[in-house]
Amino acid sequence: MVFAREGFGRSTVEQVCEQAGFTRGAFYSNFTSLDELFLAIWEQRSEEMQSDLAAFLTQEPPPVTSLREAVEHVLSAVPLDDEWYRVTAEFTAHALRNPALRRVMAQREERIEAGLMPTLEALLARVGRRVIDPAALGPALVAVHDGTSVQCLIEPDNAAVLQRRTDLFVLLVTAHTVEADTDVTHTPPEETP
Amino acid sequence: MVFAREGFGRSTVEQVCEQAGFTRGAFYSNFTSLDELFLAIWEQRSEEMQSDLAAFLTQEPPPVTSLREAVEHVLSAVPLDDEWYRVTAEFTAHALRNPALRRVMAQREERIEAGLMPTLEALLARVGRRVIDPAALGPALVAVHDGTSVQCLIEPDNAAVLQRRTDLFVLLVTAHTVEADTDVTHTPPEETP
DNA sequence: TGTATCCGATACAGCTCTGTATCGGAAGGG
DNA sequence: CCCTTCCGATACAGAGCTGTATCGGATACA
Repeated sequence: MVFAREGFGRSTVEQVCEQAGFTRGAFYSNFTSLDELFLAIWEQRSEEMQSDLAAFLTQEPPPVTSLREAVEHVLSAVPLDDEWYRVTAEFTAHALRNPALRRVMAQREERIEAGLMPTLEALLARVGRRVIDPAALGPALVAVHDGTSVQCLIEPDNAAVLQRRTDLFVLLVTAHTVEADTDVTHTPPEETP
Repeated sequence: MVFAREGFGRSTVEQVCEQAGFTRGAFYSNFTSLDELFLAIWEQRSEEMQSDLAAFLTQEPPPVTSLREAVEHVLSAVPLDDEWYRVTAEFTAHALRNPALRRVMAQREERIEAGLMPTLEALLARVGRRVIDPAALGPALVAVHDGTSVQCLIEPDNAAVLQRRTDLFVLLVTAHTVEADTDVTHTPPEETP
């Protein structure tokens, strides 16, 4: 992928077309800009990753008995892809400039959360944990995922970073769940008073 | 700043020079690439922000009595700067491609953590909280900061996102601190067994 | 004051990318 | 079988950027 090699910003229509094996004429008759092309690619890949993950998590049997194992199990299936991170991060930064793109990004995140949370809740239920407020846990997971991904990719040989990442996820999930069959009101998630 | 307007990747030496009011000749006799220039800028700005924050946090009197107030107090002084985020995110993504740049980035983060943690620990001490393991809390704070910043900037009008950000920080700090004068071993931070 | 050094402005030659306009050919509908 | 429509390849003209090489002037130092 040209975007990964050159960076999204430094990629040109020419390069993309050359590497993909079609002409600039073909490009311009299908897309109006690289933004549009990339959004299409992202859309596709995003759905792939999501259904892959969902499939992995619902396969029989998920060999997890503790919350920590559940977290590790999920993380083992979330690819920490250098190239992909690089491109999406850059595009996200780029999208901040454009209100329309911002909205697209916000919707994408929402859709991902909506699609994934049920699966995660089901998995957590299997280790005896009930999510208190999925609408709060979702964004937090995304934030922690994004924030720790950079750290892991910047120090790819540092196992401690990966470890801290897992710890952080465990902490987060623990705080946002209760023992199954427990009344919510007993341990409310830490929220602004 | 050209980098913010055009994106780092789409910025050219020509544009940068024109806007900064010097010629390309001047640029090439001081830097070998835009990478080099941007690193210099970042270095400078990073130190500024750090000392500004430290100054703000040690000013008399910091009117905080609870952990949550302390978190809010700190966050009120951490600028959520659209343009700056955009550029640094893009550059970080770019840096992932280059081992040398990766090392520079890792060191920068380390330096920021080292410079800031003592101040934060002092502030937390004033609300009766002792940090268990600064070396674990630091990276987690950075990750959460980065991860939630995007979310806030993508939905700048959504107060709930900001709220969740604060909640997440509170959760994190709570888990990584104990009541002052308490023995560490009573409530170890959730770490990989 | 003369000389050495350095910095930065200008010029140069060449390359790459852009977006559109034109044109041929394939697919589909009547 | 013809006509229309659409897609994509090619051509075109223009614009912008790159990095270097050259040269003038300022500063420093003796």
